[in-house]
Amino acid sequence: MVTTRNTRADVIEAAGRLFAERGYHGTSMRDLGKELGLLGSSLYSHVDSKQDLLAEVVAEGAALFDASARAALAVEGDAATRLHALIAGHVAVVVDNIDVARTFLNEARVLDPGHRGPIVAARDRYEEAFRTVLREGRSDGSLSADIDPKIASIFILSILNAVERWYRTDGDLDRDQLVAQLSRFAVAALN
Amino acid sequence: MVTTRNTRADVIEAAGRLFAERGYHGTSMRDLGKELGLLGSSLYSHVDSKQDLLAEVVAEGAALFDASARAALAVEGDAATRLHALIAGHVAVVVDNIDVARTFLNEARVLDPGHRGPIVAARDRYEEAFRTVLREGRSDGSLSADIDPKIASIFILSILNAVERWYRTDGDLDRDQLVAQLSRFAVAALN
DNA sequence: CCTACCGATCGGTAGG
DNA sequence: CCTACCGATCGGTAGG
Repeated sequence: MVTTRNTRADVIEAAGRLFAERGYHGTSMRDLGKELGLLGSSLYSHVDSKQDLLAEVVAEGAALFDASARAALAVEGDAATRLHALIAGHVAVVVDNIDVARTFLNEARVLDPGHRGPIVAARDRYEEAFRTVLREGRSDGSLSADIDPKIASIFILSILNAVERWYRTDGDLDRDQLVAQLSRFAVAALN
Repeated sequence: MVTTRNTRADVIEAAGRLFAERGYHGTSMRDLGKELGLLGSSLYSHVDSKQDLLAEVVAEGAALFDASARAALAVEGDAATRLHALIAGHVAVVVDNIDVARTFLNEARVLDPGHRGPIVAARDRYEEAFRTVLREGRSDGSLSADIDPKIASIFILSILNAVERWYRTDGDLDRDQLVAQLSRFAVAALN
């Protein structure tokens, strides 16, 4: 059995895992060290502070959701097609990066003011992508509800953001079925 | 200015406020004491432990949501009417008891195993109320979607549970308008 | 990455 | 509700 030294990336990954499971304040640097097989104090050769670690994980989450939204907005077709892409992209981010996604969604509020700004901006951009698609849907007729796009996007994002709270990859609902159900529900609500 | 001694109820209320704002692990007994104008150690004449305090707040939240669901299920009329009552009741609990609701929704996971059981049960009962109404809606035709009631109730609850995260009583959307939008969205999704 | 620490803060208690 | 504590744990540092 080969035991290698941990990299900075290992540390950040383990931090995401613990922050997602126990929360930032519920995780100590000694807990994190134990997770990696070293002492809490040894972590400081990889990172400057505990906040630094949170900032890294949350920034990673922001980047993933942002990339997903950019890709979805670039999809050709009607607005309903792009809404489907936004939904599928969100589920992909959550399922493939569960710890990062959970930390981004639940622990960003614990960021100190210096780190919070860009994250709030990213979140706003993400929500704006949904609003854009809903507005387009009203124009092209593919999502013709008379509901306010701002409110509707909050509702749809509420459903998507909650996926991490209940969805289990080992349950009976597979990932494509989840996306289909989400998409059907959203499109039905907007017609 | 008359300064009166704090009651146990005062302590629990302040705890709900801080747990909602900063989380359980982000709140120290000294923080809570400061909020009430006394020392952290003085709180122990009102409660046995910090966990005890969390358990009280969360139990209060569970009772409020439970009462709301019981009342909504007893409403006469078709299932769509009862779904509207469930939604209005949920919004009422959240708006009128914001700190208790937030603590119930976000901090229950921090409860120690001994206190967690009844809360998980209450949450299941609450979700079951939604499933019941959605099933009834399929029978009486007032909510005739072909979507699985289990999934649909998770989606609707996701939207409702997120209200606490974005809704502000001092914004342009008043409480009745919020309920109307929620109800319209949910009913549209289920038709 | 460890040894050996630091001062600060934590939840909680004894006794009034 | 305060005084006066307790042992444990916290984030973090110096030096190797």
